[in-house]
Amino acid sequence: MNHHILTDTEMVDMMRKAGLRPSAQRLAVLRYVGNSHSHPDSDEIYNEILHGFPSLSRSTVYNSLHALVEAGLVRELEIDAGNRHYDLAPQPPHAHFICRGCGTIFDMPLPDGFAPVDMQGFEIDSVDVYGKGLCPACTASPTDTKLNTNIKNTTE
Amino acid sequence: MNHHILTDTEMVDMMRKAGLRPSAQRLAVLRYVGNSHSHPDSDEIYNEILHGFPSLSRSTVYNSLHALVEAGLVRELEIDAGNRHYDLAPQPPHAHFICRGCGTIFDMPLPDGFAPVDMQGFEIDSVDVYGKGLCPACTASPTDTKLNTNIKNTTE
DNA sequence: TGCAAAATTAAGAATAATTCCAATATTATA
DNA sequence: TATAATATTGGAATTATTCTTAATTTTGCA
Repeated sequence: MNHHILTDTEMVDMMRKAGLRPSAQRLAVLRYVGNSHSHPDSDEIYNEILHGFPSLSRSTVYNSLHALVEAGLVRELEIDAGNRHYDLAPQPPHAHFICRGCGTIFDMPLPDGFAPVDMQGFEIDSVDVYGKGLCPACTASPTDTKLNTNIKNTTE
Repeated sequence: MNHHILTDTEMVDMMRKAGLRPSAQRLAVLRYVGNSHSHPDSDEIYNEILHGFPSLSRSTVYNSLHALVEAGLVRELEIDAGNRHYDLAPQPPHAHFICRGCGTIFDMPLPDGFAPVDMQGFEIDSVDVYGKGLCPACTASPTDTKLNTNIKNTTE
């Protein structure tokens, strides 16, 4: 939603407050998730921060993501079956929309006054709203060259 | 939601109307998804209908599910990352809730008057609402024996 | 009824995301 | 600085799903 850029210092503070050791790799993951706007998956994150850590392991990306999700700083999106995407958590609540043409994930406003129903006896931790369809670009050109660009991206 | 049992005849009709050939395997898959209440994943479906088809292949289950989803008779739930679950489609619209204790998926009412926001220029095909938390049983007994029962189930 | 074409099923290999594990390195602190 | 706790690596293992090909079944039609 409103994407104001977080500084490293702010992010380190967030991690500290959440009881997480702010390792360089962890910070890089959080920075990318928080400032990229792209709702990346683990592969995108891995490829993008690889620069800074030539010996980066995919395990580290997964470990960092788990730690950050666990700590409540990052949210896991299950909008794209079989591929987890990530978004910064502490934001105004919003929904997400995935385009079936290009795979891009967009922020989507929640319906006015949206509030989860409460269910007798259940403890509801979170409610996610996911939309699917076509984005403006893909509506315009169904067989666009952009098609599927974001789905299997990145070299290597 | 309201789970009235569909007869085989009704299901065959549904398939025919949707332009799908009602093979025995396909019918078995639809019958299980439609009448089991359990929001099964492909593994559960496979194991449950194996009785009737000793030579059943997992591919057939996947093929059937794809065909049924494509035809709009079955809905794919992405509530459980890395595991697709299925639900009968032509029902009053409702949300779903997954218990992080036992993995059971429950139907959940949508908030009153819930309607997707419309987004300028986007074509919205569907909007899904997924809740997470603890079901009554798991709230009562956090370290219950039932724990994780539904998550990695089935022998073989 | 009989046969060709089309569709479906089956079996298993291939793929891809994720998890697991053991070894090494880093960091925090006594 | 030594020790303990935690994090990172690398690679093997796991798991759901897809893909491929061949065999089988069904369907439409002569």
